Amino acid sequence: MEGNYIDKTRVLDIKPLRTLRPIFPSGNQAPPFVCAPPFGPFPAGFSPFYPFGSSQVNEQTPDLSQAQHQPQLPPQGQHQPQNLSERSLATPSRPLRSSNGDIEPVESTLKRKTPKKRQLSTVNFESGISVAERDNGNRELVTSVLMRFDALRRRLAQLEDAEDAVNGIIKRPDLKAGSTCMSRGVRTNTKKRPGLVPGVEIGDIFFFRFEMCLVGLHSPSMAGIDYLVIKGGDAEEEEPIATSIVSSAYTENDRVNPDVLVYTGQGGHADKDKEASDQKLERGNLALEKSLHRNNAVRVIRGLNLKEATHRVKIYVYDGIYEIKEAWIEKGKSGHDTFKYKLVRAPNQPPGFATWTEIQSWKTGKSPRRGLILPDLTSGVESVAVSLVNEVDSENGPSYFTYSTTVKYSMSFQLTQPSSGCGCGNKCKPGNLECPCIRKNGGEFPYTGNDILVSRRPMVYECSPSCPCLTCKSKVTQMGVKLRLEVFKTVDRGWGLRSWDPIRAGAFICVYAGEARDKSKVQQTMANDDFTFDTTRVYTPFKWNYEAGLADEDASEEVSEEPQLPLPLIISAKNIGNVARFMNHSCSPNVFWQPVSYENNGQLYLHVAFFAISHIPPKTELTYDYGVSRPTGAQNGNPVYGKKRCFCGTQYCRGSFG
DNA sequence: GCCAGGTCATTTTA
DNA sequence: CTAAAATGACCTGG
Repeated sequence: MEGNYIDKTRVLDIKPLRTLRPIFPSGNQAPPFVCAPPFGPFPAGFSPFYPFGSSQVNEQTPDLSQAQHQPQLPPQGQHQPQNLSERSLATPSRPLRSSNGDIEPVESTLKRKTPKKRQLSTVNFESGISVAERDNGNRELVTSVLMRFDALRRRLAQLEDAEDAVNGIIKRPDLKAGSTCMSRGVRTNTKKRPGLVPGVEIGDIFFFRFEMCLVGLHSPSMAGIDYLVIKGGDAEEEEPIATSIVSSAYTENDRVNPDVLVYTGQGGHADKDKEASDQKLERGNLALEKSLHRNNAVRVIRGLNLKEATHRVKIYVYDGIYEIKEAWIEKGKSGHDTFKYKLVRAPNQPPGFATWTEIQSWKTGKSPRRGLILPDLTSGVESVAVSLVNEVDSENGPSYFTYSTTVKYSMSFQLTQPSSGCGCGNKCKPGNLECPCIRKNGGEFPYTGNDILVSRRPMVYECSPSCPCLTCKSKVTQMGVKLRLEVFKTVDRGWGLRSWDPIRAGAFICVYAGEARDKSKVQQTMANDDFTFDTTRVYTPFKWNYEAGLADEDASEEVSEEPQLPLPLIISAKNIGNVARFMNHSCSPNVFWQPVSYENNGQLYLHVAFFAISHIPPKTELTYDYGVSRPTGAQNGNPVYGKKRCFCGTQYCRGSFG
């Protein structure tokens, strides 16, 4: 199973890159499970305060004695230093903070506009990740770090959208969220290593370079080659070896043979004020050269440019371990020397990049989808086809049902309320607090520009079909399924749902379509219907929103993100339904449901919409938590929930559901 | 309207 | 401390 490349890396004597110095005096006991250099966590009584973003703090030794008194929150019209001279007062004994505890901007404050309409500041915070966990991660931790990063990034993007485009405060939410996570210790696998990275799985996808930094897959925020310096076996000399590369070029050859990669070395690029030049055998190039001679394999991340329905997306796919086979120099486009490295994927690894080339060939019709029963089980009702596939046994389809994209309400489910569509023009502006639709969402636009849900909330209010804003970005769940989905036969759980397209965290998947039923009638007739969604069941709460270091004026108390509906909603998809009826249960799901409502003709329409919890690679089964009905009995004094045995097979499986 | 290519503002690490 | 980097968002011109 394990290739011998793993053994090779084990022999290496890897020098730790950094030593963790104790943050607290030895007498001062930190809680056992938490420690976050440079500042957090703080013993009781501390209330560390500094705005996110300033990486300068990293270099400073925290001055604990100074932090003994509670720093005050800066007042609204806080002091903004207008020149650089103030900062020059900063010394190690006086960290880069102004008297109100705010860290002063490092970049030229003269140039930078600081229109802080919203108070962005930090609050007491612990990453909850121990030093040991930060050194070596695991799956749970990696998932958690990525989710926290993206939740923060989405929130920052939302704030950015709400500002005037000219006055934007955060041009790169990915960088801001990334550096915040870095400085807060929301990261793992900080120790560089060749070979596999604990908790990161081959086939995992990423949407930003920073995501790979935070989980220790690839440290540099921009550079394509990551490497570390090791001591030679017997000699004193040190030399670099490569640990991972990000390959962003996609060539025709990749499609033909996805296991072979010809990688171009770094450097020599023409720049604004630099001419193209020969690449030199230094840094990453040298590391790859040394790795070749040592027979050291490297991790490979494939960067892909995808054309989605509306816009381009760049995605990174972790494709596992590659061996470096040869290196040579050739003349590049500008006629300068370029290093080339030929890498071949190590055998016996789960598919990563190959899945993408395979799907690409299905989409373009270059090769047929194996096990295909129906090219589109919706018969054109959805704007994107949904394949029906069975690669497992001979069953040729699920039992008959009528495909519908929406919920059919009986009259009793229409709430009569005063209609209040918005008066916005072509589309609602995210920062427009006059818009009643935005106001219903607490003044926040629920989605980012590319239709990603920013945060879970008890209810999401979308603009209604009767709002005049035709191109409004808040009608995400009304626009139907955008992903290329397939219904497939699972090994032990009947039919399931998965996607050919990558799905990013917060992306809309589908609504739960079917017939809305009256709660009182349902209880008698349908005891255990496989195709019923019931909002009154008990759902395990979970935290998806994450705003560490981000405090709004009024965000002092935490708002629940759990669903809350004005009335129970029960939808049966037994006879009428959409793709959602095929989504299976998991105790560790990758999809969650979110109540969504909008008004039309004076009536309130309630919907159950599904969104991705985390990034989901193609061909990964989509699952959500079915929740449990109220306890059905007790066994050995323990309540028994549900009757169905759960086959989700995840670490935290509760054993049953339903 | 699409894209290729340029520009700009940022970050981490060696 | 400074330089380097196959970034990512945005803008322009064909």
